[in-house]
Amino acid sequence: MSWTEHTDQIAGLDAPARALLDTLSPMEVPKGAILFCPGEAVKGYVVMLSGQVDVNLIGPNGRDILLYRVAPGQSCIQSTLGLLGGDAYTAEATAETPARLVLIPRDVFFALLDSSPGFRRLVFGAFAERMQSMMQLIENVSFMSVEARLAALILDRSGPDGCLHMTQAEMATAIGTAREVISRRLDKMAHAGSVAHERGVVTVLDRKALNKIVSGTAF
Amino acid sequence: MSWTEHTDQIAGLDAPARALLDTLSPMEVPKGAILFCPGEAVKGYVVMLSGQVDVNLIGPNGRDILLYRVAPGQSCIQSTLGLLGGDAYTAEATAETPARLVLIPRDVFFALLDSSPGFRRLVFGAFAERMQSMMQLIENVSFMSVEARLAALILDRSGPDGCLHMTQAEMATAIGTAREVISRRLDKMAHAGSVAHERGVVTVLDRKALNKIVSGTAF
DNA sequence: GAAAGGCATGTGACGTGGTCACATACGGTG
DNA sequence: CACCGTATGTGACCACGTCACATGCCTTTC
Repeated sequence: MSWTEHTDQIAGLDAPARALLDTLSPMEVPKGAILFCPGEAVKGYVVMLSGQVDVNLIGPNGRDILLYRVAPGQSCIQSTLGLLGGDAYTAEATAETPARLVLIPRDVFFALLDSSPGFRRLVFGAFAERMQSMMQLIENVSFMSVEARLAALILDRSGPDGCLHMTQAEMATAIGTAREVISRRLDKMAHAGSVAHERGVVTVLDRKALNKIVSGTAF
Repeated sequence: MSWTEHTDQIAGLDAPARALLDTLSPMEVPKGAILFCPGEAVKGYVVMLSGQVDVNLIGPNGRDILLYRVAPGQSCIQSTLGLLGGDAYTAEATAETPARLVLIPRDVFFALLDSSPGFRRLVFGAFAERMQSMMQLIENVSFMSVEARLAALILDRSGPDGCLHMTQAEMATAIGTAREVISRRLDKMAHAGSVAHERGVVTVLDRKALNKIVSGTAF
């Protein structure tokens, strides 16, 4: 698949912007690669073409929490932050799957911002979306119980077969808690019959019960 | 002081944008007024001219947490979110002092965004800044102890005389915890000799000790 | 100026959550 | 099979959030 085909995926982009972007070559990163880490300087604006990148905040004691996930067509806001505010990264981005992305250099980014309404909308939209989800995250972390967050996670990441393939450590990161807590909560939920779990897999048994847990402690 | 004088406070604004903004009339809001609340539709882009507005996220059980404070010359990002993403407010903004602000209607906002590089920079800059502080907030809430957050609050909100005029309930909101916890922590800090406290006032006694608490649990 | 009501604060009990220090258990590899 | 790295289970302990009150201080109102 060519890079030009990929620019088509970026919605609402006008022809001049597209032409400019097509002069840049995409970049392949393998699964597990770290795109940037705290303290690193900002190289440009990053747009994902394919794959899945997770952005995490890292705590002093090694605990980390998932800030947001970047899907194809979206951009990584961290880079925008750096470009606009001049600050360095404060989070770490990891490729969860092999990924393909374009890095728009600083000057090209600003040129596009001035010349292309479509590009502006893209950037602004991405910004607004991230901000929303960030506020959602704050809301969840500060007002929802671990049990509710875990139930929500299981519901929306499990496949149609009701299976969720994640280790407890990954789940802990995703909802911002410690692994041990996940272990105990899963036990409790399994005991109540709402899920089953074994090494690396959680299976939904009672979707209704989980929904109830989510809404019970949330609002 | 005229409204036109106020637009001068907004840094980096170009002449055409300024001219357009000067056609809008500013708005006065009294102390304690609620500028918007969760679920309300977005009326436009808001720029503060004077005063102090706090934006809080409200939890189901009445607990709330300070997302950010809007100072003169800054804009309230919540409104931008709504304008760009179409979503309604999810937080509540309260005037902590009497405030004066302009509301830029939706269409004017978009016109400015397309026509004025200066306005774009203003909006983008505000966005980036808020996003940064939002990530900082997540970091603090999830990785710092209550004691460290409290010490930090006392240090950076207390006047040159070392006095901080806030009730325990306000402090609790500011750092995202419960009032009772503040009560106990203040007692502990007072016992250790680092602060003194009475109804509505906390006084810094040992700045070094407080700094140590902040950095001790943070990084 | 005394009574009343509203805030601000102090306190104990209790459950949840995070951390530490381990003990298993499971899966692949040589 | 023995070994090793990773995933998971568990108990102890402390920090924090919540609930239910008890004071205590200040202002309003007769």
